[in-house]
Amino acid sequence: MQISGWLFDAYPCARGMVLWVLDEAGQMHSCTSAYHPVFYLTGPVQLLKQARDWFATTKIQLRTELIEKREFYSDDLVPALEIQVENPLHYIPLTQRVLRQVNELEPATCDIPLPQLFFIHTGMFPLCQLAVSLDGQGELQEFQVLDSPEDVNYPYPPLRTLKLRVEGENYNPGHSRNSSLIAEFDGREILLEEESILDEINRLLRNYDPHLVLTQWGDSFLIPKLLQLARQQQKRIAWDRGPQGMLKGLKGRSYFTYGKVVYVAPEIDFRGRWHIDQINSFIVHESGLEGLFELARLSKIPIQRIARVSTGTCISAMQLEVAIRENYLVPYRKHQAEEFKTAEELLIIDKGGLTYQPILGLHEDVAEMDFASMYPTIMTQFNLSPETLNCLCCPDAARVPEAEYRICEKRIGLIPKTLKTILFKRMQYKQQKKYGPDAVSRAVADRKQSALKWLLVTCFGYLGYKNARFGKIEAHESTTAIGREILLRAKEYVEARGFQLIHALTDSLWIQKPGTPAGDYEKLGEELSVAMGIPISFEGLFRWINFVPSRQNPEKPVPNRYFGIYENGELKLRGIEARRSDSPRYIQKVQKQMLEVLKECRTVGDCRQRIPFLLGLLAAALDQLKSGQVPFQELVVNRRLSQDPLTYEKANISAIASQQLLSQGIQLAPGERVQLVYLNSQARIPTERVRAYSLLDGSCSYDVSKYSELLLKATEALLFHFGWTVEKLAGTLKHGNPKTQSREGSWGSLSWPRPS
DNA sequence: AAAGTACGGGG
DNA sequence: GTGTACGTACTTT
Repeated sequence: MQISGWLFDAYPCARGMVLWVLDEAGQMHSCTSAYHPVFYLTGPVQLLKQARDWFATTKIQLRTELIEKREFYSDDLVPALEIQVENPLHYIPLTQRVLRQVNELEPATCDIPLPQLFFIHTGMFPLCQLAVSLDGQGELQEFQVLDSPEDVNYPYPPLRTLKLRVEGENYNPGHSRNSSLIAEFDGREILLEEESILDEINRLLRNYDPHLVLTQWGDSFLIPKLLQLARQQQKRIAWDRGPQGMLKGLKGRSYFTYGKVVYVAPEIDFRGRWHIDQINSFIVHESGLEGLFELARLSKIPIQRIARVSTGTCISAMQLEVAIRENYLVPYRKHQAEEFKTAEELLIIDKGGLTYQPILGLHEDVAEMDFASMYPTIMTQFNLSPETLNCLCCPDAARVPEAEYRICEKRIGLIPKTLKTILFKRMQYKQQKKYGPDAVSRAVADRKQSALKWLLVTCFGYLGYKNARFGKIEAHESTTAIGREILLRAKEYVEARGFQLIHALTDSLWIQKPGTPAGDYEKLGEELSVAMGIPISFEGLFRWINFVPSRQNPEKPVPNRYFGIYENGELKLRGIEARRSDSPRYIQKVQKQMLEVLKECRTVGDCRQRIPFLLGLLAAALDQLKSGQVPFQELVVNRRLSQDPLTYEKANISAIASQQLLSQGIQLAPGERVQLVYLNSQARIPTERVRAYSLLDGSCSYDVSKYSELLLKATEALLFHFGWTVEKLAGTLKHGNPKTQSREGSWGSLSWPRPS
């Protein structure tokens, strides 16, 4: 039998791998492919021979062979024992046992998930186009992969999608009393009745037969709840095609990444059908399904798995593949300790990106110039990789500035090789995003390029992690050292051409020269790219940009608190309330309302003229707060827990709200979010200060003065430059009649405009 | 005043 | 089965 279509899923079974193929007509086919995965041991030949004898005595069916493979760091050919396991289901137990037992031998290529190993071995990848021929038992005889992970214009399969979500606000439904389930499919939306919910879902699965069940809160709440209901009613839900799959565990994972704790709920996979929980997937959240598919194709991680992993795992998977393809042994875990450095050297090296202090206040006609993918480009162009830094083969190689490390001149590093593919694909997607034929294809290209952007960001961070498989702190330090050097040179270059530096941050410059047209900045970008050797682009010209001072010390600028308006009318906000995810929606709304007014101003003078109107907006918003008319949803503070609710030392709002939920039997893990409303922020008894959003009842009323204060602060952020502080705003509004400093001009008896 | 906790950045 | 920076804002004690 011949089948052609998209490779939908793959997972191990006793005879090899189960493959699911989705054809053009939307029909799903499964087959098995023989597969016998291998791993390696390295070390002295004598010991390898002993190990070979030991393997001969185990009951597990396998085949061993003494061969030679390349050692990753030295690039030398070394003796290795290849162990091929007959039954893939024996692979993990055996490698685990070997890992526990060996001490003088070094295991290699032994901890890579089997679907990935299979994909690398066969050249298949998730969603590749595949033609297979099967025998009568559904066993794969021949196959052909018809496209490549490097393609940028690949077709998607025709997917029937069933969306499931809980009605109402999109906060964790596990925090509140149950509400109704909504199913969306085929352009229809239906409310599932509670009494017949299991039958209705089974009917949907049978009749509509979705390929993808796309949920919100499916992993953490929705699917477990339905499975629990099914157990109670002794029914089965037909999520899986064929035999039922296994749950991956009951507890989620909390881990620390990029300065914060994240929580990933346990993965619930289906067989012959995908389950993707949008809420539980960083990649889907950031880059949509197209971003997810893009990363699955590149990293060769199956769809349901990749939906729950970090982009670090993706980039790591891609590096693994490059290493395996080039016949390297993949190190089990990092061998090397960080090379010795003196305290003085550490001080020089251990700095991140270069940060300047912006010139405080409002500036007109400021251009922003950004280096595109600065760190990945540096890593690629300077050949920065764990095995190229201070290699043994090039003692006289050129040195990295400041750090004085050497970079290999003989071998192109694993990291640059991996990055090259990504940078090239991303560049093409950015072109498609700009020049695509229609809005839909431009949006898809944007999601694909955004997924790749995250790979690039993580690739740099990953180099600096001490236990990364392919990490080396010296490569990380070299990247930032070169980055600082380049930014510094760029600064000097523009200053020499008469531009004033307003601000600079890692890979961006804000510069000013009155009367310079946008076209000149475009040209400057091109010149700079040539001079610096890495691409820098003109991001846009600000009509005006306002760098907000530090709250602790109003004399002091901070690098990441500013707002401005580009020539094209687009706003750019950083660090202010409207941009922060923990600001209540009401505060965000009012600040955005004010920004919408400022957006229409072409000059600083125009901004000043609009101040009375902004004060009117503020007064109206304060009145509305005072009247008690603002709905609770608008006042919710959304926070991410950094730890277990019971381990908090201080009674801060996150601790209080999460403990309130705990007392109702709702357990939150580190990294999960909690929603709360201020009730009486000054209360002596902590639990009276705030209330978890899902526990609010009719007796509650919000803390007017707390929210008023937040509004005043949000207004101050916008108007500080014009002399309006929280105190002055409060004083002025209390008297109902704005008193202004003489230097601001007077509009004493102007009536307040009240927005409708 | 010191210490605890949380957020942004990347596009 | 990830990839634990770093500076600022704000709160609690």
